[in-house]
Amino acid sequence: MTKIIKVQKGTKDILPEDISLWQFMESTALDVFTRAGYKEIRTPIFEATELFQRGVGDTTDIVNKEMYTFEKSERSLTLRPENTAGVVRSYIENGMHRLSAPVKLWYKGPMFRYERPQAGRQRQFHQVGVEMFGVKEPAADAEVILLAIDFLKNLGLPNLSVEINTLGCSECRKKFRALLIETLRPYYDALCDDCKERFEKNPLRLLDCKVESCKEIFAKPEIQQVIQSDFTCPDCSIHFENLKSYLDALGIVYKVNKQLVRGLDYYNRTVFEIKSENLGSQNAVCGGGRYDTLVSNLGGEPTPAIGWAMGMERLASLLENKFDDKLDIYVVSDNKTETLKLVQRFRSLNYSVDFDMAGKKFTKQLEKAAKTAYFAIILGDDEINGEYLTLKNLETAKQIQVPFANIDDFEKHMYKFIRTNSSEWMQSKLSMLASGFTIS
RNA sequence: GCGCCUGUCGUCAAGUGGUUAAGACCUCGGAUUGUGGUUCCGAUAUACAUGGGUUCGAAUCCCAUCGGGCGCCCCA
Repeated sequence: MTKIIKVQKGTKDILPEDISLWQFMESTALDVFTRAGYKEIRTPIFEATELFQRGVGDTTDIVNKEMYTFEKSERSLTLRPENTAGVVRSYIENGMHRLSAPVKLWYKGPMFRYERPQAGRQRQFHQVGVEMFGVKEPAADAEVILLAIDFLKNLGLPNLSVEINTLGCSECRKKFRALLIETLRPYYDALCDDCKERFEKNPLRLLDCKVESCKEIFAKPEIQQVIQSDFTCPDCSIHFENLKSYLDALGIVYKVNKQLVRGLDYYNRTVFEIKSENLGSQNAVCGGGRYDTLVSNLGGEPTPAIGWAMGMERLASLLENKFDDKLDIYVVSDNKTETLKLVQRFRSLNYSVDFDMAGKKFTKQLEKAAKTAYFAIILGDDEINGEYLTLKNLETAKQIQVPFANIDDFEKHMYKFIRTNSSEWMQSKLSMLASGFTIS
């Protein structure tokens, strides 16, 4: 037996039966982001490995153990694990700092991370995201968060919980880090192995630990005091306070989560996450934040920036596939020549039309029509001889005869009529139209 | 990388040591040579993941391998 090749672990086909949902997400993204003045950018799926090492940060798990890296012609290349680094690279390379600020970009596409797949996590997954360059003021933070919520609303997900936090600037963080290390040092031996490592490399990430024993330590009053303390400098505080007041004014409900630390090294000041309770343990739909130093770290002019990304598979699992893919019309006929001519004509008028090519019997054709279309056009010998076609509403079983001579007129009326999904509306339109024709 | 669960037709799914391994859906055909989605009949499929072992006998018990799922870590 010939071996069947299967999809690779952590990858999935997006099948025709689900594609409407994906097209809906994509068209909604285009619509919402365009309205907010964002332009789409498409960057390559692989980049120089160094881009991610410097961009995402080489202390991160993403770079340390999750990248698909390969060598080709003595270059080290990596399948993008996220797209901010790529967009920033393109921003710098194409001199976009000379464009009038802000530069607002959005993207969608596949990302790759080598991880154990589980609910809400694949090795190839899709993100849609936005990046805004050139505005350091908190109004940008508010706009970007508003945009995320606006997008989710347009998808039909209005009530997800928003969490925000501020990481402060590098100065603030230095202070905080020192204080945290100092306070935590007595408990060092009790920390889990991961935390011991974080303790040295990236103490901020300690707060993310989910090991119970570590959580208990972090719950201690003196440590909570440090975590909850306001370590931000006046500028960062004002920035965060302004953001909160904007969000309040927008009526956006959020929670300040002091323990929210994004796992990518480039974030500063504002970070945020949008979560759902219906996703299993991978509950973040959206994550993002401000990254004011990334552009200069990658060799560009110092440019403040902020953005977020959403996982499209996670969005899809929250969305119900309520889209039906029915055709407008299925032509039932034994006369292929006339059928083809009719199909051509109706398709050119923007109807979706299909027909039988295999020479199946009338009843089978009609059965197929009933399964796949709203309307059947019946074109038999009687019709052809009498120079009319029979239009059958497959929901109501009503049919009307339309003389060929009237087809132009019919098409004009039928366009809206057929495009709607409301069967009541269809019926009323049908009877209206039928007044000019014979009902059989 | 570590834990737990799980592999029977395209899909869902009975079967827990002896069965011709059910059934349903899907697909196709017929009843119905011009009226469907209801009904009835029929057809199609190399279905027990693979390799060992235990046993007179294994889809069923054991081991390994490989898939799938979930959780930890991390993230979208």
